[in-house]
Amino acid sequence: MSKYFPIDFEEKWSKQWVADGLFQHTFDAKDVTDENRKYLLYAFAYPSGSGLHVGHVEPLTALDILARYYRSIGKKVFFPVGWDAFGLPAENYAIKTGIPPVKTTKDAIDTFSRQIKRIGVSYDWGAEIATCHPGYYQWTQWLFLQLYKKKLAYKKSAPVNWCPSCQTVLANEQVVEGKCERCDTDVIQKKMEQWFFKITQYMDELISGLDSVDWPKATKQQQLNWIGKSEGAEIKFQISNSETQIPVFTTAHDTIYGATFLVVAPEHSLVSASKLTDVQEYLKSAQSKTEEERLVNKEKTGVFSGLYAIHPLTEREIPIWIADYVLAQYGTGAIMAVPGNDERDFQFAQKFDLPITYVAQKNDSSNQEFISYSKEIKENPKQFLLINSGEFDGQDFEAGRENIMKKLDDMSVGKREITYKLRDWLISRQRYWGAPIPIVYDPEGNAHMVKEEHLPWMLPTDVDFKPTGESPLKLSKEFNERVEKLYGKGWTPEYDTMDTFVDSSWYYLRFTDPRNTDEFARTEHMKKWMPVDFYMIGPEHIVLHLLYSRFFTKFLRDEGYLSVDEPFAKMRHQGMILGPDHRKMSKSKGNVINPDDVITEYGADTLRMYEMFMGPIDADKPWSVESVQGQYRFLKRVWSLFGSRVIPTSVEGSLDPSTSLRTGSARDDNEALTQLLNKTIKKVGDDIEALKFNTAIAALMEFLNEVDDNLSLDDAKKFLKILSPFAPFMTEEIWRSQLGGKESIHTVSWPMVDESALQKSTVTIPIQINGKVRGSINISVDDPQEQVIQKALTVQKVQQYITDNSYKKAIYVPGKILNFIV
RNA sequence: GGCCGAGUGGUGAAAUUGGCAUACACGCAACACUUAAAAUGUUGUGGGCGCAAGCUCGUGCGGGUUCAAGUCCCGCCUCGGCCACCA
Repeated sequence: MSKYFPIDFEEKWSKQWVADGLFQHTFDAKDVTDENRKYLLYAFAYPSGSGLHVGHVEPLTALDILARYYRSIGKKVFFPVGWDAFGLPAENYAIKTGIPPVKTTKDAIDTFSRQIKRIGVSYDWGAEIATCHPGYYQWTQWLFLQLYKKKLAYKKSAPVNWCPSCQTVLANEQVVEGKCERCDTDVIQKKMEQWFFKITQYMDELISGLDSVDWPKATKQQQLNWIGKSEGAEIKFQISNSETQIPVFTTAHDTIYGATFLVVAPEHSLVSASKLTDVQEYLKSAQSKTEEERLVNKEKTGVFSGLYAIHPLTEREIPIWIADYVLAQYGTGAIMAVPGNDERDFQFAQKFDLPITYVAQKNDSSNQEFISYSKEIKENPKQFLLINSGEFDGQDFEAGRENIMKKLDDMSVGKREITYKLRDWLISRQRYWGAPIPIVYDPEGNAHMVKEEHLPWMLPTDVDFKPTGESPLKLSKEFNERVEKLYGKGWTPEYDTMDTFVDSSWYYLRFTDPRNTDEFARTEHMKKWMPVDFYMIGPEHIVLHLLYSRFFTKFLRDEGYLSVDEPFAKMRHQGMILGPDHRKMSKSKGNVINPDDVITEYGADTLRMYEMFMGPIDADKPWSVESVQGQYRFLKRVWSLFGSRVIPTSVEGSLDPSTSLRTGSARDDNEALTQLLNKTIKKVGDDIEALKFNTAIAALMEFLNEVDDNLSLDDAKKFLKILSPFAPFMTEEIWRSQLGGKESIHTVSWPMVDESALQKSTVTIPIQINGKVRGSINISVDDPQEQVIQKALTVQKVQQYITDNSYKKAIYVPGKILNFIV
């Protein structure tokens, strides 16, 4: 037992804990209150075939430390595990190999489970769920039906993002810089009948709810940006020689006299029927343009529509242009162009030689020039005056803004308006490996809900995975026959499946009642555990998951199932673990660290401690192959101190706390060491609660550095206990086989801090002369200021700087510092 | 372009929120043990000057507040993340 070789006992304990059911069946725990419960949650993991990554180990270990710590101080901890198991990678793999996703997914889950158990995560495995199980997706479908009943799930024809490679529609969120998030192919636009969830119903509450949650500021800001609330005005422009009006949305209605033309999006209803050939051509080219071409090549393009509008205030005719820098989906899909104050309009006007009217002037200048509205006027409206604006000339923009709005309102051509960037959530996917949308169509093509007694609406297995542009479900014989049998001749199923974000946006509710076959979760269970007390999830791809989860939570609350407004009370993000070269790990860069290799060489305790020691949990941190050694050495020293010594026991076989650990001799009254231990117990506990795991480990190391031969057995047990959340295997091994522990170290209580041992009677404080440290003295904490000063003046170094005890001023911060000004 | 972060030794990072800058590690150097290496242990390790006690400079840059600034205020520079033709 002298050599530290962790692998045997680590594997033994990881299996033993699960076999003993040490952390299980927490979801039906009794006597749970808002005060004593801790619902700890790690982001729903997608079980990829490549297995656990070192980037998973960091948040998992952090949560596991919290779980073990909170259990030790008497909290009811709920720490469940599940799998976001539907999704494209498994299906793509099936297309390549023919192996059904259900098989590869099961294998991947097995691998992940084994690896997570191997690093000792104290999950409640009894509550394990997976979104691809019929017992789970039955309730995903049930949720769809509840939304459908409330008209919050609806079908409409819409231009959608289409990935030609994945052969599927993508949500806006899955399009990254014009490319498919999954396969990097250029995304094109296509018009299709799709199912949507009406998340826009909750827009304002999705904004205001952010005030009540403890989330990183940046995350809240990202949510706000995505929702994109913008206050402005809608102004109607009459088309010449026509009854038709074009409404435009603007946030700068006060520049309206500078509107020298209008621009509409290529998809705008006004122009789709145009007979002009150059318009037709432009529409065609705009449509075929990929998102990427649009973004990379920001050169303005456009075409004159042949139509004119009447400016409501000047009553002059202005031309209407078509250009793809105006987005159909935002605002009204049409703008009034003010080239004198808007960068984009200015570029467009220059390129197509359109007139520019300057309507703003800096109040100390007489120049007529371009002034950016968003950058300058909006910031300091009082510094700019209106010009070329009829009756409003000479007013500053603060007054002008009000007065012009009033005029537009009086004329009934403009009104205040709010627009949002957030649009309804497109959930249809023309893919196999997802939850089927529970809708059937009668022979006339009308949609009907699948009856609840037919849930789970099973995903058929007789399919070919090769994508054809339509859902693979269409070719399932069983699926089509099932519908005719259940609903009648000529009835057909909805062939699309749901976006996997639907599955993963309510899983935290299912966790509270994971085996329920009658309900998606009992209200009292959700009431018991919700909201999640602490959620740890990566900073990438969270905007949508969080918006969707919040949307479902608010919907289910309105339906009476749930009593919380927000699902996640506190949230933090783990940083990224970078490669040793300080770059993001990737196979192509060859800088990937495999956790299995680290475990084989050093053991899981070392891996856990190293990842916790690397730095602050939310910072990106580079891996260092050498630095792992530091944690390994520390654990070896703990091992040789505790593990290899024979511990004397008293006659009853229980441990004699008055025995010295290393020598077996009577305990020396080592006051300093006991004091340090108490300080360490307090610091480790405080640091864990503050998520400062790196400094908690540093404190543990500092204590060990001070340990000599005189650590009492009682103190040894306390030290081992506060180390146990970080290194659960080795501490368990020593506890059970060397210290005679009958029960697991992970079920005993956190040591009490002896507050009296923390109170220092004497302290050493630095003495400064003019702010520079020149010496130090030992004092009693409650010595009066005068006494401290007198003592300081006796120090020889101090006397070198202060002659005849004369100084201008002395500042004494009790127990901390003394500063003389000379 | 918008919104968030971050800049401290050779490296990862600490600093009780205004009170001894560089804790804890890694690395490096010397020594001990060894035939030797590994492992382990001991000591040292921000720059400059000095044999030394010590002095002095020092937290991206420039200013300011304060007895006291890595920390607060003003103005810059650099790097990273997310979003982005959103009217």
